[in-house]
Amino acid sequence: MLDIKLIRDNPDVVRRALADRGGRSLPDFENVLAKDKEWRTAVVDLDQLRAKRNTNAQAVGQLKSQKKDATSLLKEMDGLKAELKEKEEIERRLIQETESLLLVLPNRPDASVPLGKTPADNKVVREVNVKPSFSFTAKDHQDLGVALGILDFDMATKLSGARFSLYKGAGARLERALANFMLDLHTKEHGYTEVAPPYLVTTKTMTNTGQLPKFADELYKCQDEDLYLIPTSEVALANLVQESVIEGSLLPMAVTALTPCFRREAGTYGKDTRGLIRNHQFDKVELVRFCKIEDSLSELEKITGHAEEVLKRLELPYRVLALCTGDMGFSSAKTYDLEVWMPGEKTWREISSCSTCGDFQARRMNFKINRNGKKEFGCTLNGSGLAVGRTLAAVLENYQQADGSINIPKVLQPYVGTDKISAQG
RNA sequence: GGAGGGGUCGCAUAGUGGCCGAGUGCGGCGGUUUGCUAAACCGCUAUACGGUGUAAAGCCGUAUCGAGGGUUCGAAUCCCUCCCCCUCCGCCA
Repeated sequence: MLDIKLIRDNPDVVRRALADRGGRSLPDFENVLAKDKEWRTAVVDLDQLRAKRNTNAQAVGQLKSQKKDATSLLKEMDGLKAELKEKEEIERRLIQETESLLLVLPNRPDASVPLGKTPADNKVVREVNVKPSFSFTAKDHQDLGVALGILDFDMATKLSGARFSLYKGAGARLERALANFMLDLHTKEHGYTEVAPPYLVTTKTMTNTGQLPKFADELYKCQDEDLYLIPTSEVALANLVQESVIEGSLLPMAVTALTPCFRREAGTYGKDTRGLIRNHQFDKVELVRFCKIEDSLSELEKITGHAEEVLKRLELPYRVLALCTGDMGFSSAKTYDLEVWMPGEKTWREISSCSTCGDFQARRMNFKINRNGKKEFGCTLNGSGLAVGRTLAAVLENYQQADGSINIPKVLQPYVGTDKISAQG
């Protein structure tokens, strides 16, 4: 959530920031400004009425205890009461309207974010590892996996419909191996604490991280209860500090979790329909960090580095993109995407997205830091470390052999228990 | 799912319509005392919002006793709805 005081005092700064992001939220922004002004007028009025009621009520009490007559005061209070009721309703409505508008305004981009409108305006920061070259025509991961008998999309479709996947045998084992490898790396070497959070969370929790109220379309919701399936464990992890004050000396804090992620992918029909790339359910190892606001950018470099380390050790070719102002997610102040090279598809695929949200989520969830008695909003960061399904797809495509078998990357061999996956009988 | 009990200022508790934004104890902070420490004693001890001011403070007002409504001149206290915790029963991995 944007700071209402900043909006009030420097509307041009915020207006500029929202315009940089594409300008779609500018009408809402102007409404916030207007509503807030209305609210402030209303609240001054209301507080005065309340003050009067309070002193009068006290006076009535005094008169009664002295057995004196209070009828004239009581009569005055009659009118006051009606007026109060009416104005309280107006104030309540105004604050609600302002709040709900404020909740749909996206974060402001950091000054270092490249200006731009579309993904074409994103900047490649670096490219790491060389793309493999094949003496044969590289297949994509779906063809490879199905032929090997380790992926079964037909069965997944029977069970659950389009955009679901099913891993079998060495495939399931490889999926689990990747997740374990990632978790071990982050917990043992990068200092993250592993968390096993709930996969179902409340409306409030979803609102805190920015999924709601604006992106309800993307979420699976339980029919009979106020619970949503998490689209990423970021939701559960970032909310670990909701409504809390953390000692500044304990920061930065880092948590990680392996969870399934559930996404409706509404409006993406016909896009990325093959394989593991865009599923309704996929596993992801998520990284979340909490820090002081001034460490926002340096922490972003750290978390991005932690995600990159997975790709480095798997020896997969990837590149790092600095997303432009127009392509960033709702809550983000600055985002790096990691894209892995997919030889079968001959394309770069997003495999991680690392963002600092500044104090945007902290304000929504009331996460504060105590610094020598002074309390201020904290900073939250999140990054995929990594999406497991897409990583598996990348391993299949990059490590494929002429005979359709898959060599297992060195670091994974202890986890998989073999150095090669061949067709299963 | 059924029955009952409970949620008050960091913690523990007091408080059944006005003297309660809220007492007491512990903890914490500051001070007196002291060679140092401890003890004792004294003082302080929430947050948010608005107005005013703006370097900061201050001052004024409002709100907050799990959340939201309501009753009342006046609500921590009475009523309604919801959330959470505990005990017992049922069910269950």
